[in-house]
Amino acid sequence: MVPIPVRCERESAGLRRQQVLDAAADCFRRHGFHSAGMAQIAREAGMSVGHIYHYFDNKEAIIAAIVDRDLARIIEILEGFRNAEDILKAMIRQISIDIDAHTDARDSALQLEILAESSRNPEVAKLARAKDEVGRRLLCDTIANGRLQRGLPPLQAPELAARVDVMIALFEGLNCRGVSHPQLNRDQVSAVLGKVVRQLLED
Amino acid sequence: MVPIPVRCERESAGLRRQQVLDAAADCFRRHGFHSAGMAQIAREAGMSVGHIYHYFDNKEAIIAAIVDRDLARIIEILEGFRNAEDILKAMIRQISIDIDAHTDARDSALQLEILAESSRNPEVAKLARAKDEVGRRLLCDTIANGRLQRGLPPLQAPELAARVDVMIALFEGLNCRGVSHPQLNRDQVSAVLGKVVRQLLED
Amino acid sequence: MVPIPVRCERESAGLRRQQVLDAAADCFRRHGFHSAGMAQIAREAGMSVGHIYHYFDNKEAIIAAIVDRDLARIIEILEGFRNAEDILKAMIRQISIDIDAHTDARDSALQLEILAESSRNPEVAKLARAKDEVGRRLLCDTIANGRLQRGLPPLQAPELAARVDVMIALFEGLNCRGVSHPQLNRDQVSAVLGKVVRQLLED
Amino acid sequence: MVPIPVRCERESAGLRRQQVLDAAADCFRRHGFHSAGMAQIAREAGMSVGHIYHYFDNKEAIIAAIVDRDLARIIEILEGFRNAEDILKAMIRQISIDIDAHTDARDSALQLEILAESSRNPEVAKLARAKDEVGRRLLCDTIANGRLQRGLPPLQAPELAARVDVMIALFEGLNCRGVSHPQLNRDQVSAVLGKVVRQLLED
DNA sequence: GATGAATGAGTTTTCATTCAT
DNA sequence: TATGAATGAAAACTCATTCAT
Repeated sequence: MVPIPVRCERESAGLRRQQVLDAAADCFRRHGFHSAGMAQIAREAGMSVGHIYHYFDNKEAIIAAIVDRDLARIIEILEGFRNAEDILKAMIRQISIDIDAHTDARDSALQLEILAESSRNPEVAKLARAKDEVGRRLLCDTIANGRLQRGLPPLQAPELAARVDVMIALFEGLNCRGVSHPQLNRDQVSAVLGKVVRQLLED
Repeated sequence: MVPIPVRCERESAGLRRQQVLDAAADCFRRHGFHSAGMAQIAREAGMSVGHIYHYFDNKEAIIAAIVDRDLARIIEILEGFRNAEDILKAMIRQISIDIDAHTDARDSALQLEILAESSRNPEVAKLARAKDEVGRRLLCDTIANGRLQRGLPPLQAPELAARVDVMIALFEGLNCRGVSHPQLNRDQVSAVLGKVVRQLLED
Repeated sequence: MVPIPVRCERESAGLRRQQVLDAAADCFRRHGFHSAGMAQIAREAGMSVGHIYHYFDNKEAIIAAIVDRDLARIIEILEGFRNAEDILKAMIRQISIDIDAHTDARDSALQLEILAESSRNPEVAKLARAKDEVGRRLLCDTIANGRLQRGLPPLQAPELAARVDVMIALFEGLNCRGVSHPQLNRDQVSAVLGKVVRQLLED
Repeated sequence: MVPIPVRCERESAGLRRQQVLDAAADCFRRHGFHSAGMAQIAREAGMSVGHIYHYFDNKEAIIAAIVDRDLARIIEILEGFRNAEDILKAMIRQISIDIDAHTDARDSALQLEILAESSRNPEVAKLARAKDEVGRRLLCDTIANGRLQRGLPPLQAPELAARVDVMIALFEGLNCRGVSHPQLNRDQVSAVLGKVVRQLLED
């Protein structure tokens, strides 16, 4: 009835949800989606097992929310390029940051977990694909704008889309590398990757 | 008098093992490592649950054997290049085949499953990393030979290793693409990928 | 100045209680006592879960209140016969109404639910048996009066009690029939039942 | 491979199933379908929880099997009348046995439990109704034969069916009586019931 | 009077693994 | 070599009830 408490309740609910997501992401990272028990997630989220079900319909819904949250972060990064002086340059500069994130074994594990789950859970797959599509579209736009800004010849839609798929594959592939070859030489790989990405963006 | 039956038994044992591996690979593909039950694997392998334990110590050992078998296939492909007239050309030609294999949702699923599992199961991780190392080393050698054959300047070991990591990332990334973006334009992507790989091999 | 709001509150309290009973009866009917959740009852009663506990000590108390309410309705019907010109005739006439009520699958379900619950929940059993006793006593009295009115010879108490038990069994049995044989021919059964009841009342 | 062991295994499997059914029936009787836990059933059946699932797909399947087994017993009783010298007389004689079975609180509880469950579980309902139909049909035939034997005029099908429904209602109603009025006077009720049934069979 | 967040024991069901035959 | 009955711990999820506000 009073606006402030109501807002507080909403905020508190949002916070509790975030607590669950944080705890779950961490558990999934360390134990995988199937081996992470609700009991453990609850413990780390500082709440009872049953109460998690006030915020999420089921375990699947938790991973779905994590996918959504990831998408939000990606959108944020890509939108950040919009006002850059030289978009392509800004993107290339971002690579060295991304390479660390994508070869960190812990983050990689979560991404692989989601991917593996979505390869057989249709509900998760739907969300993961939707996220992927938004990401691809935004990346296409960003690159097109970057080339326009530089005066580079515009690329045809399918050509641009293919380049974007290859770029994303490159970074998703790094996730896999982080698991199978955790000792890879980050600097050296970063340099090679930089050249490849520059070719994909500027050619 | 005995050698023949013995050989038969050995052969039959090997065959039975393969039956299990085939059945397991298929089950893992479709349901994931954790959701694929031993009962189902046994049924599809045409043998009893308990008997699988004559061939494999436990479920983990099955996935380990699948990893080993994959490695054997990779070695076979890479060794096949050894006698090619133009090694680099042969490798580039192989890409169009690989791209289909790596974007097929079913094969991808199994690879992701193994990767996800190895990101939390140390036993599987050890094997997956060993396989990865053999693959990388062989790929390095093959590329070095190919460049020698073409008279291209030799690459320094770390530079070559980084290029190999990026190449593998590219193909592992395609596995991920196959799950998140199954409708990707294979021809267009193949063309872009071809250019990138050529750059990595020949520059 | 205060009496009116107070009365309003009391009335409102009674109304709220009825809302809960109505909602609960419906939920029990559709899902059974154990599968009907307090959350669902609260939703259908238009109030919060916690608030139900202002009116009822626990879930058991709700079913108890439903039993009480049923008894009230039975008493009302039986008392209605008191001033009839021909009590036995009035009772027989009532049968055709009762037969519909007792073979309606929805009503039957609730009665069976209560019976099943009282066969293992001593608290509910106590109430159900008390209700049963009041009903039986009243039915005995009504029949005795009816026979007196008609000049039929009075029945001995145990004989009358047995007839009443058989009559009630007949109607409770119809509840069961409604579940196991929902397509039963109501008209035909009504006719047969009429004859049996007449025999029980008038012989 | 050898017939005898196979038969033994089958027999043993059947025995184990029966153990589960016996234990479950008893648990359901005492605690109701929903309150009887699989753990308790397993304990009383002398086997592990998980092993019950080798014999029954789920808890529902257990109650279904109990319904089937009840039907078998009913068929046995009714078929027993076939060769009686005076079928109707034999049936009436059976009443005094039935009355005890149908007013025993423990047996009643199980029947009510099944009825309650089938009023909301379609799978159980289907079975219960199928059982009911077989029972009714057999009862109709038995009565028709009995009347033929006695030289009584044959009844029209709908009239006979209605009488059968009323008879069954009478006994199912006794189940309910056993719960709501466990102290009922069995002898007196038996006498009244006898008259009513005689009327239904012989008129 | 009224809310709904919070609890945690309880439920059914699954599954890798063992072992007597 | 081959079977499949048997185990029991662990999983996800539910729900009556409480209590601070």
